[in-house]
Amino acid sequence: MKIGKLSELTGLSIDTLRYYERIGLIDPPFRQGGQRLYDPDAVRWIDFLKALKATGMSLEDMKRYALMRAKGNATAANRRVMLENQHAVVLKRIEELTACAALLDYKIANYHEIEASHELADRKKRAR
Amino acid sequence: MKIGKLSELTGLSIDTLRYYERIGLIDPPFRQGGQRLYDPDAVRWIDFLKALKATGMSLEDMKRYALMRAKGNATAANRRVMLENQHAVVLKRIEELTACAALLDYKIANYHEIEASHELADRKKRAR
DNA sequence: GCTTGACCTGAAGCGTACTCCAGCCCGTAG
DNA sequence: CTACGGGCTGGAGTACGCTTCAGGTCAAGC
Repeated sequence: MKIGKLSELTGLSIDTLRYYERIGLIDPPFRQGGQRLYDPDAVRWIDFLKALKATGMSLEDMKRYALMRAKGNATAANRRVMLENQHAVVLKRIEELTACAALLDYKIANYHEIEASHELADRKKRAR
Repeated sequence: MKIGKLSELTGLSIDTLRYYERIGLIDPPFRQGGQRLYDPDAVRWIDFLKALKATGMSLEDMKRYALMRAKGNATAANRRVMLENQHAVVLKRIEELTACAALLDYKIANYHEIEASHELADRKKRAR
């Protein structure tokens, strides 16, 4: 498939796909008359990259992963360790966000109280 | 307290504190001979800013919140709505991260399998 | 054959959130 | 009274992750 199709399938812009190729995240595909022709498997890989990115991994780290992947099975253990580290990062982030959600809940409840008491004051004012 | 102390208490760098003041996130404090002198309450506010930031809120949005806060009680309902929206954002992000964690788990298990089968192959090879 | 829309390259530009710097001032300890 | 540690300003620089642009090529339909 050509780059437009891949862009559509992955949700990444054409420019982003070319950028990812340039920095070594995506393997340079075959070319036909200068135009990139992608293997359907590219979609799977890019979806995985999207997942890594969603975990908060930097492009730099993703690049290191991609490089190891290209080197084959000898790097499997190192790649696994990277994923394990990232897993830990994700769990920590979830904890942090859970704490933030609780704080927001608390603040929101506070605002409800404030608004209620102001409404009460307004009603009394109007009653006078 | 002076800016160095505030930096220490909040974990934000001195430059970041001045930057936040410049963009309107922190109220300009009193000055003594040109030097900033902060109220201890500043720490509370900055901790809250840090929490908002941890939720993924942009400085731009935090600035809008800070501006409303400065305008007093009339803006309470709007501020509450902002926090409610951010709460929803956080929940969505937690869901996304949870899905990513599951994917990582799956991938890691895969790597364990791959490594095990390779180890097996190596052992057989050595046995020959 | 020609038009049109998709694709190409290399380089520059952009938004966000800082971070650093030069050159200055202030105040307190020795 | 002077040295020095901390603070000040305005402006430039940085890192990351794209995004845009100029100026050209390619290919599929009419």
